[in-house]
Amino acid sequence: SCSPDSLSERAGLFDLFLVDKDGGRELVGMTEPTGEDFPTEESGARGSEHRGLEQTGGFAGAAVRSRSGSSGEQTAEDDESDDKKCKEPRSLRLSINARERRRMHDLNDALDDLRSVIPYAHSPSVRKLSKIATLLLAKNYILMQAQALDEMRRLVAYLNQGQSVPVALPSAVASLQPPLGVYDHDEIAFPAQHIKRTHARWSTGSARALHKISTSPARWSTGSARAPHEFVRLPNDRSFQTCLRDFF
DNA sequence: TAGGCCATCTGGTCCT
DNA sequence: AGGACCAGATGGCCTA
Repeated sequence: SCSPDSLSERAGLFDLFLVDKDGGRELVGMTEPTGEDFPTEESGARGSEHRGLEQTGGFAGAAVRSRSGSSGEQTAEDDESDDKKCKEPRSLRLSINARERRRMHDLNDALDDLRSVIPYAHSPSVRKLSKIATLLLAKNYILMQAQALDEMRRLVAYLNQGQSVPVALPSAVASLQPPLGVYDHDEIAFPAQHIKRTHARWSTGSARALHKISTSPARWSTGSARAPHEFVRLPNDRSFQTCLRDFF
């Protein structure tokens, strides 16, 4: 289930802030409440660890069946492998397993740390981000921050030159694109709050206009009952960008 | 029930 | 030699 193909296919589901291609099937932090399906320290990962330790104790773990299981036939390599296994002291194997478990737990702890600093709904009613979703969201968040920083630098430059501020807005709109070569989607998405805050600085009228565009059914393509409340999705094409410029 | 996600075990490879 | 890292295999849990 984790072949490179399926991974890249899954990765394609995520746009800026993890929006899928076909209509906002699922957005980060917008999953429906599921009760107790988010793992806790006791019932989740650590609980699984307990399972594993039990397996270790009885040496009935799944991996014992690996490798030669695909063909069902014992090959020369398998014989050699079995020979190695016999030569490997059991205590050594157990310590290697424990070390690997510890390593994976450290990795998961780091992922938890990452989840805690990226923007999505940290709520008990929202499912924990998967590993792949965490990494993709973090990447996109970094890219978005870089864009914002760039825009701010440009704005400061304009201010220093004594030019009018609204000049910066069209470029801000134009910069709202997925990183070139990474995404191939016809839509972009970003937090509505971000838009409203940003655009309100320049013109409340423009902000209203943008809000109108973003909430118009003709402009939306979510077509879903689960349309996001906190995210605005806009077509990401030239004509729309031109349309936006007309507003500002 | 299929599919997604995860933890674990394992053997191979690389690095110190 | 021993540890870190990696990827494949497998089974469990959960959700749609």
